Amino acid sequence: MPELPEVETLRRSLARRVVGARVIGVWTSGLPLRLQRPVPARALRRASLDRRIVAIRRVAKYLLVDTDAGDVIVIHLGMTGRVLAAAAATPRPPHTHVVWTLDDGRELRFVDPRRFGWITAARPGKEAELPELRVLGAEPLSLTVERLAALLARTRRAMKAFLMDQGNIAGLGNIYVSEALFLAGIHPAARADRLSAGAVARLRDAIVQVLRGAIANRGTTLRDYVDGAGRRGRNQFRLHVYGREELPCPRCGTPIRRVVDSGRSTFFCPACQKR
DNA sequence: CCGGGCCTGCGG
DNA sequence: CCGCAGGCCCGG
Repeated sequence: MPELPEVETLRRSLARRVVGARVIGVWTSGLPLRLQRPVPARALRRASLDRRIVAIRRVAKYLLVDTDAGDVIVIHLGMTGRVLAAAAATPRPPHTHVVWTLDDGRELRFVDPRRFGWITAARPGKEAELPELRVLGAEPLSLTVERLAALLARTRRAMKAFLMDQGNIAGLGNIYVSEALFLAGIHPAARADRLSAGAVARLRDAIVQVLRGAIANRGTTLRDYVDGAGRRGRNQFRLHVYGREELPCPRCGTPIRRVVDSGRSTFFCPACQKR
């Protein structure tokens, strides 16, 4: 579910709520998450028990929780993952898989019905060496036109696939790829290495604009996404093409089209977006 | 590159 | 009942 803007919104909401709190208990459900991998309960406990939370960071779609001993908890939300800071007295939602009890009467809860999420602990300063993080490409919010052009030049893939690949640019997902390609006027099937210089520049601007706008709107809540306080985003009311099959293109009125490749929907305007 | 799989839930 | 879902991995 969550792409970069949702994880960033979550990061900000959690930072205000749990930074400074001390972890006085760690509980895990015992159910495995992504790829049947068990939650590393011992490592999580060693990394966070009796430690203070000192910062919350984001890398692409990953949420990183820093502790005062330097250990880092690394969380990926998959499709339906949530991280909620809630009063310990409130009932834990169904599908709660990890709970950090805090010294201020609250709990930090990782909840994930589909269990496509992932969580681990890393030793101080070693989180960037995790295989999952090491393969990530450029941070899109600081992407330069030159860097984007270099990435595009080295592949012959379709633009949709290029932008979905976290090894190129890390943080876009199904929603924001459709949105960025629309804003840039680029067809999702266009070949990456055949964009004009003007199209590359438009794409960079479109990526930044789409992500910044979504963050300003506190993320897109289609169904599951909420921030650390359980609040929904409102960027779903600002989408141009995603989820808008058959509805008129906001620019030219042509009906938006939906195509499916590799099992994922892509939305675009057949008139505005050229190969 | 594609299809399938991992899971659960929801809406038509 | 079926199709679909914001992510990612794997095998062919």
